Parts: sequence; C-alpha cells; structure tokens
Amino acid sequence: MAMEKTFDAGTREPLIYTKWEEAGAFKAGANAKAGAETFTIMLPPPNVTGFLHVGHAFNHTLMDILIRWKRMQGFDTLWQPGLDHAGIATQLVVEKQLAELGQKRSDYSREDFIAKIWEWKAVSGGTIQEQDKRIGAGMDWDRSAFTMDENFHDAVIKVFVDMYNKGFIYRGKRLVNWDPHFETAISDLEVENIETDGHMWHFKYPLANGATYEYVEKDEDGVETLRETRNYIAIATTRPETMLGDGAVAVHPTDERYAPIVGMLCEIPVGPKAQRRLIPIITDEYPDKTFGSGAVKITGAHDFNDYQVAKRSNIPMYNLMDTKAAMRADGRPYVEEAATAQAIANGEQTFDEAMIAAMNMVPDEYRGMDRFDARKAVIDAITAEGLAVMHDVTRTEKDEDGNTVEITETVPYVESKKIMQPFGDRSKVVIEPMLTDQWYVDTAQIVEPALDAVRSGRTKIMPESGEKVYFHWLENIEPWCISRQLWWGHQIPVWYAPVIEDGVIITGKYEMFCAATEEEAVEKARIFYGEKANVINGQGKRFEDQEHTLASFIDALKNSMRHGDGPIQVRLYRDDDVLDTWFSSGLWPFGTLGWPNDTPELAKYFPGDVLITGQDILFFWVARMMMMSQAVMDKDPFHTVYLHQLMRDAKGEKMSKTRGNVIDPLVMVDEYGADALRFTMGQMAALGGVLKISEDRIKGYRNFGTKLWNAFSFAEHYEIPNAGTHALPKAENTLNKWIIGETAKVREVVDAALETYRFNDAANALYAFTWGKVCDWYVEFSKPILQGEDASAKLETEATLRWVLDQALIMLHPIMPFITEELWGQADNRANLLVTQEWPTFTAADLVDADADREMNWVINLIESVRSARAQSHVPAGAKVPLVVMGLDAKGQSAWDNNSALIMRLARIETLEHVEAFPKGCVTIPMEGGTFGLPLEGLIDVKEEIARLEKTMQKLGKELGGLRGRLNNPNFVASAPEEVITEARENLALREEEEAQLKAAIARLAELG
RNA sequence: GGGUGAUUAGCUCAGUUGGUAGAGCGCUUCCUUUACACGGAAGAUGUCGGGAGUUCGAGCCUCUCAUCACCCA
Repeated sequence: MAMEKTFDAGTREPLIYTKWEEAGAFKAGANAKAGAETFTIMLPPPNVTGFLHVGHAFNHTLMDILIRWKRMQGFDTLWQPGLDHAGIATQLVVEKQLAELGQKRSDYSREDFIAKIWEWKAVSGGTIQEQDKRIGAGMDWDRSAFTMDENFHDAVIKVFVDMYNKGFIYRGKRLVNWDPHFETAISDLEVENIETDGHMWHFKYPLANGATYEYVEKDEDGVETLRETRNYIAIATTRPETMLGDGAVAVHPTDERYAPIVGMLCEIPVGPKAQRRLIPIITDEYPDKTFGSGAVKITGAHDFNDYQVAKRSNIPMYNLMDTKAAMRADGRPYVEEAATAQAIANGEQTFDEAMIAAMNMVPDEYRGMDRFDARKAVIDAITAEGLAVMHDVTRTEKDEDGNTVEITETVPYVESKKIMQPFGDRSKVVIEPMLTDQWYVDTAQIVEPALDAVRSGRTKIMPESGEKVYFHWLENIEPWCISRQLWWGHQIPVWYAPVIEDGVIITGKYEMFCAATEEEAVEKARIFYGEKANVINGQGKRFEDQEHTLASFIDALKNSMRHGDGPIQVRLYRDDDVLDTWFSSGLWPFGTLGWPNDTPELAKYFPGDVLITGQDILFFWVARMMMMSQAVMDKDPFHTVYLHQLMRDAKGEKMSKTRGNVIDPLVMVDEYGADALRFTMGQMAALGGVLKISEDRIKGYRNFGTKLWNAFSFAEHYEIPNAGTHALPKAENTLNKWIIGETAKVREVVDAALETYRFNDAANALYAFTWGKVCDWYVEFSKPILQGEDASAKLETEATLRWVLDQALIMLHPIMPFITEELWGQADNRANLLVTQEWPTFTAADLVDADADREMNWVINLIESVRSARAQSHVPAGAKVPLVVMGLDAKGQSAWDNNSALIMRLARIETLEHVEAFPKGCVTIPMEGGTFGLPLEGLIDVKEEIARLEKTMQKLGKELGGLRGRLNNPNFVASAPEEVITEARENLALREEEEAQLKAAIARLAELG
C-alpha cells in the first residue's frame, strides 16, 4: 500500500493515542528496566473548571517531552495528573449557572450548594484532561487526583491539625484584603495592583476648643515662605469615606510645622455637628513630610500603612464596612457610639479589640450606603461646611465681545493623580482592607527549610534569576492568610465553644478545639471542660442561628442553653470558613501519592524530580509546596524547578479575549496537527525566554513533519526493505560512515540538551539533522548508489538509511510523538510501539569516523561552490557542464574518486579534466587540495566574475586581517591558550592558500579583460 | 520607589567557563529534475541599544545612561 502524500493528523492522531493507552504506555513504571531509577513529574493541577489554553499546551508539552524521553531510556516514570478544586473560580462557575436560572447561592443550604458543585464537576469538570490527550500528553490517567478527593481531604485536614498543634497555624484579627464581591478574604498574591485615575482631596480638621497656632513653611535654605495663624490641620486623602473611622492624625516627629500642636485634639469634620469626634494628633515615622500636607489621618481598619501606625500607638481601629463593603448599618445609634468613642479618645475609657469591633462609627445618615456613594456624600458635606481646603484657579475665556479675559475662581483643592488601586484577581472589584478574624500560617516558622533547599543547591530553580526572586520573597515573607469565606473547599477543622468562668459563659471569648473529626473535637472538649460543662455532640448540625456567626453563637448559648442550676450544656460550633485552595495544592507532591497512608507509590515516587510551571506561580504554589513538604515530610518535593514565562502572541502581547489575539491550541491542532504545535513549543522553550507564538511558526514545523514523512516516502519509493529491527550497520562506505557519525553526534546533543532542560536546543538540533543532514544530503547522496550496480554498496546503504531513519524517529518521538509513531508502525514487524522503544546510547566517540567526516564535508563544500558559481554565472539549472582541476593532491584525488558520482550528479558535472593551466574565461573554485574551475568561456561575464571573486577576497581579507593581527600581537601569543593559537595558525594557513588561489584567478581574468 | 529580565538580520528569537555572530519565518532570483512546491538551488541584510572600563581579545565580564516588559510596594 503506497503511503499517503502527507500525514493525516486529524484522523490518525486520536487512533494513535488510543493505541498508547491500550498498551498502558503511560502507566507509572511502563517500560521501566529492572531496578530502574524513578523519574517523577507532578502536573501542576489545572483548575477543575479549566480549558486547555496555550499556556497549558506549552507547559504540558515540556513535561511530556521529558517523560517520554525518560520512559524510553528505561526509567521508572510517573507523570501524575490531577485537578485543583479552585475555590473561588469553581464556586463562581456554579453561581453563574444558578444566576441563569434566576437563583443565587443563598437560596441553597451550604450542603445543597456543595452538592450542586459536585454535580457540575461530574458533568463538566475536567474537560481539560480530554483536551490534553489531543496534544498527546501521556499522563497516568487512572491515577488522576483531585484536591477535594476523600483521601486528599484527609491529607489536608491532617496537615492542618498537625500544624495547628505545632503552633504553625493561628487565628487572629488582622487587616486582610477583602473581596467585597465574593465576600471573602484573599491573600496578598490574589490582589492585582492597577494604576487608576484617582483624586486626592484636601480637608481641614479643626483644632479642638478653637485653638490656634502659627503655621510656618520654610524652603530648603530655611527661608520662611509662609506664615499664618491656623485653627486647623490640613489632611490629604484619596479615601474620604474612611474619615469616619479615623483614630488619630499623625505627623512626622521632625516636622516643625506641626510641632506646636502635637498632642492636641482635632475634630473629624464630618458627621452630626453635635457628635463631632475629637482625635489626637500624634507623631509617627510613617508620614512623609513632603507628601500632601505632611499630616496623615490614621484609619487603622481600612489601610495597611495606617494599621501599622495604629498598632504602634494603640489607636482604636473602627471597622466601617460590612462584608459587601457598604457602610455598616448594625450596632447602636451613632449618638451612643460617638459618645463611647469620645471617651476612648479622651483616655477616659479603656477598650479592647472585641469592643472596638462591635462599635459602628458610621453616622446614621451614611449607614447602608455603598462605599463610593458614601465618599461623594462625605465630600459634599465637608465642602458645604467650608472645611475643604480651597485654592484659586485661573482660566482664560472669551467674553461676549470675543475678548480674552481671565477668570479666577476659588474652588476646593482636589488633585487628579494616578493611584495604585488594589483589585481582586478574580472578581475585578476594588479590594477593601478589612479588619477581620482569619486563620494564618505563621510562615516565618516554616520558611527556613525551603530557603535552605535553594541556598544549599538541593533544589535548583531555573532560570537562575528565579532564585533571586525566590529569596527576596521568602526572606520577607508575610503571614499567610489561609481562611476563605467560601463554601467550596476544605472546611477548617476547628470547633468553637464558650469560655466558662465561675459557671458563667463569658461573652466575646471562645475556646478552640482543633481535630480531624467532630467526634475527636467533642472528646477534646469533654476532657477540657471536665465537670464545668456537659458537652453535647452536635453530630454535624450547626447551631440554629440565621447569622451563623461566632459571636451570635456564643450569645445565643449564653441566653438559651443554660439549664437551671445544673452543668452548662455546650454544643460545638465548627468554623464556617474553608481553606485557601493553595493550602491544599501545597500538599500536591505527596497528597496525590496517597499520603497520609503509607502507600507503595509514596515510597517510590516521592520526592519527585522536576516541577515545570509558570513563573507567575512561584510564590502561590512552588514556594508553598516547598515549605509544606518540609513541614510535613521533612523532604524537598523536587530537585529542580523549571520556570517559564507567560505565553504571549506573536507581538509579545498578553493574550486576552478582549484583545482578540487568543491562540487556541486545539484549533492549531485541528489545523496543523499536534506534532507541529508541540515542536513549536519545544523550539520556543529557551530558558528564561519570552514566549511568543505565531501561527506561521506552527505552520513551518508542520512542514517539517511532512519533510520527515517524505523521507520515508522516498525509502518506500526505492522499495527499501523495512523489516522492523534495524541493527547498527557495519559500514564500509564513506557516505554511510559519515551519516552514522552524524546520527551519533545529534544523539549526544539531544541528550545533553534535554538533561539541562534546553528544549529549544534539542528541537533545533533534530531539525537541522533531519532536514539539513539526512534529507538535504544523505538522501541525495544515496540515490546514485541505490540506482547503481554495486549490490553490496546498495545493500549497505539501504540498511544504513533504514537505521538512520529509525534513529530519527526515536529521537524525534518525545517532541513529535504522533507522526513518528505512525511512521514507526509502517515497518513490517515491530517488537514495540515507538513510545516504549529503547533510547539509543551510541556515542560520537564510537561512531564518528574522522576521515569520512572530512571527506564528506569536502564533497559538500565542492558541490556548494560549484552550484554557487553556476548560479552566479547564470548557467541554466539543468545544463551539465565540464569541470577542470589544477594541482589536485593525493587526498583530493581520493576524495574525488570516492565520490565522483555524487558530485557529478548533484553539481551537474559532465566530466573532470586535469589541466596544467586553466583555460581563458574559467570560473575558479578554490578547494583544499586543489583548485577547481568551470571553463565557461562565452558564458561568463568577465567583469561580473571578477567582481564576485573580489567580493570573496574582501571577506577573506577581513578574516585574514583579524588572524594576522592576533598572531602578530606578542601579547596574544604570550597569553592565549595553546589550542587557540594553534587553531588560529591552522586557520591562517588555509585562508592564505585560498587567498593565493583567488589572486591567481583574478589575475587570469584580468588578462582576459 | 524596590526588584528581575530584555535590547543581536525586515520579523520572532538562539548564542552554555570571553576567541571575532547563527536559526526559523519573511524577502529576491531561478527551477515542476520520479521522496517532498507543506519542495529544491542560489542570494541579500547586522555600528550585537548608547557611552566608558577590564582584557592580547568583549554580543558575553564591570560601570553608566536610555528604552521596554514583568513582579513587588
């Protein structure tokens, strides 16, 4: 059956993939040699909601190349697949679906909503795994893990409990990044800071009791530039709505302008006149004297910098907003709250965290307003009261008569400026710093082993620049907020219960019991309370309170669960929050292998080898896996981290739906086949390189596949037997020796490249070998032999060609698995599928024949030179011409004799004649060992030919100049290494010979002209 | 503001301990010669961002400036 004209990727690829799966080729340990070392790659689990985008395609292709290569080498390989439950992203998908039905999450109970997500997962989750098969990714699918699987859940809970018991995890009230859309805390890494157009308003905070002071400004030289009596301190802010929660005004301790009023009270210029709050003017290092007025309002509960200042000076932090970032509407009337706050500010009343948290400092008129509406309302109220800082603005206008007039107005001083605003990376809404109770990993306690892994070289990050970034981040690591106010995820295994003192439940406090199960928590509680209380097992039921908040739980317990004079009835209340998705994916390297159970896979495949992932999740995931692995397993999870950049379009822009520049890998697979896409990915993967993908490239590598295809089509055309086992032929023929040597060379290059993760070098070497060596030269050279009469040479060449083509298939397979498997399968009888074929180990030292190498390069050089001379002399491509040679030495003669058939065929030469002198009008071709010439009198343009030779001379002259300059420089000869000098001398001799030949040729032509 | 990286042919990019610049695509000319027009042959194109330094020698090392990108504040 004749081969098709090209490889039909569309129909053949899925069939080939099925064959691999049926053969179990991707299973852990497939093709492993007895006692082989393991080679493990953990797939960075895509979101369960995910679709295969071009970034996955790249990432997964690199892993597949490595795994296929190692598998063929006989390693015991595992490529562990799986999916991440992706808390927010997944909840969002299902909420969107409900929205289409006109429903929302709160229409369901927590259990029912989670059941909905599981339903969704069963139907639509993990589409990406099927898509992965399209690009040929060979993972052990039967082992596919999910971060919400039962076993994985056990692992997560166990780690939490262990870390809690070791004191690595704690609960605390901190300022967190709050996402008002999803109504949850998020980590620093989930916040994107984007520069946006903002405004800075300037307001006056009047001093208490009508106090005044001399406000003096001086320039750099200490010369007074402004002096006035003021009864206020000016504040600049981009967030006026948070003024309601101010606890102080801070100035720098060295700021002389405000020195007279430090320690005084000033008034927040907003809210009902009768209850204006007075706050202290304090000093702190934080304010920048040169920025704004130099005075900063301190709103500890709504700004990260202010939070630090407030903590330092024990300034109360009033939380102004609810979970949707609307102004709070709970608590006591403003009049009462303000009175309490004033007592605190006056130092007349002590306060604690819980008390401050309960206070609502939003005046009644703003309660319930959206934060941005509240901002407008506050600005308007202050401006109306005349407490905005004003300035004069002059503009020019034409009056009725067309004359230009200047109009000066006094208007509120509002600066328009770019501000960095935090946005949620998922929700795209403005993040609100919020003071809430959250769970934290005390990363400072577990970071050291992860740092040490890289410092000591146990774990290598590639490219090396990644290590610097890694150190910088980990050395300055912040506590990791791991609680999320979501439903989809691993619920925190902590149960709360009331604090009981003297037989009374204390409001605002709680006991915590951390345990793997509710039963264990109850048991712990029983032991803890002893006689003090009677702990009831709630059996998973949550306390019957609509709000489900801890505070209301304890209040309700206090009010309703007391039974006469007997022991207090205590029921446990489980924390509602779930864990950050990255907490569970941090356990991926061992959770997927069955930990905490002691499985054979865990023993065998952990720790793994290489992690290949995007640079963007170095902190999110890589660093956390390294910390968690050490904290839980006392081992590094892998020895190498390969980081790559984000995939961009051909122009280097980020791909986005709105830009419309998204390249869909599956569309590319449909159009050009998976191999073309994969080769493009491999070829692009230079360490640290920017990844720009274009369809043209993919097309180019599709053509490469066709070229390979046609090499086989050639072999078939010449009816070269293809038995299935092709042993390394014992070659006598120079040509065959040469290509065998080239094959060995490329094998070494490919292995060396893949060992060091230089996928691009491997791909390029294979491309150059297959196309540039095998197809361009070897196949052409073999034609005269295959068509010739020498039966033994023919047999040897046939065997060599088959062997070389097989080696090309083997070595190309990791990058282009489909077409190579297809071509492999065309042999009569193969013992293996290519996917489990043994990888070669032959070396250049064994197989390169230096003489054959030199001879074939000489032949190629001669053919190229003749072709070049012909083209420049406009000899018709089809015409056969005679060749003459002068002073051919023994080596040259032998090279010619061995290869005259090839040369004459490929250079279209009729005859070779030895001459004493070149005829007139002869084109000169200088070669090592003799000068060749094309007698083209009448055909060549003498002037043109002289110009051509002179151009060559010029190039040569440059080279000669450089070489002579170096060799004549005594410093070079004295200090350069011996081999460099020798090389230069040899080079010079060769060039000088060539120069002499060219000079002679030009002289001859000049006679003619 | 801090950090990291980039700047090499028209485009996209390689260039591994410093030894005198490469690939793919594109472009120009010629060729349908029985593996392949998703092809073959030939060809053109570089002050390696600017400047300075170290060195016998710098695309590569050092400093500096410029521009761009990304990350973190």
